[in-house]
Amino acid sequence: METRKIKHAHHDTTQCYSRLNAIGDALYVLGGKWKLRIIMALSEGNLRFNELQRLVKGISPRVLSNELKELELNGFVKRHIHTEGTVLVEYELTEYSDTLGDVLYALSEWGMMHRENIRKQMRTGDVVPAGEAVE
Amino acid sequence: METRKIKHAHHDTTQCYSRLNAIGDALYVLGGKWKLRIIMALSEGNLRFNELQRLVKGISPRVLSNELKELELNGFVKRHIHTEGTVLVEYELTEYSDTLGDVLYALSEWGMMHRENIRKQMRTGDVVPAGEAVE
DNA sequence: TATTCCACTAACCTAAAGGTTACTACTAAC
DNA sequence: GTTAGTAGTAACCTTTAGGTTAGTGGAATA
Repeated sequence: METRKIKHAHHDTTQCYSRLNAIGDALYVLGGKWKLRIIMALSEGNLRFNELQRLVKGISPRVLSNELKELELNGFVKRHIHTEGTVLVEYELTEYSDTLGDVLYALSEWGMMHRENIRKQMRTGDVVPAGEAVE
Repeated sequence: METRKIKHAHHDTTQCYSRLNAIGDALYVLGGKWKLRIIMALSEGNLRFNELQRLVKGISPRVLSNELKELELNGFVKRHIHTEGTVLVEYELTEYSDTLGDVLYALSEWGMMHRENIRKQMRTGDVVPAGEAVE
């Protein structure tokens, strides 16, 4: 069978791969339902376990505990234990988490643009692309 | 019980929420194991179904088919059917997918930085944070 | 005519993420 | 002494993402 070749902009393929792996890494440590929410919550100030659970709505203690451990392993969060009187545990963002600035900015800008786009399409009666509900 | 309040930088909370939702939207349409890989593959030129399957290593036809449908719904990909002789289906990125530029750039830059950081920690004998294997 | 390629789909399965409910051991306040 | 708050853990369940294997119907090739 004849092979129809279509346009083909050339790229440096190995560089493409390393970028792709890098994106994979980033999504691996930031992906999932809760990690960024927790980071956002902590960005307003240090919080204790139960404070976090109240602020990050819908998260269960089990999941919160797991996520905090992973965030700590990945160097985004520090755990401080205060032992005066009652033992209190305080979670704090590290400086390393500040390096996420550009990523969070780009994601949120794109997300807002996308959301606005969907809203426009709904107004003009076009098909609605899938995605989280836009209330 | 006495409540120990810790530092508390103030933010505009509603703006925080909308950013968070936006980030959620972005991760929703881009997250998962395959979507970005498919987009990257198509960024080098249009491809047919089986070409895509060969290029995006490890993906099964079932999953590829599902992902392409979602990508089409979200407006990243167009499906062209050529019916001269054999029916051939060609997948093409839309202009809308170009708007992902900043997101992909930020993610890949951060990911490369993170990977390099982990490599450094391994050399200096520190604890290795979790993440995908760095070969 | 048999084989191969095309673009998929169907049916089934596994593993991981996340949710639910209850519980622990401790302290402090009432 | 009872109640409530602290920071979680244990055991179990559901949902979803994704993987596996096989098959379909049509056209081109050998």
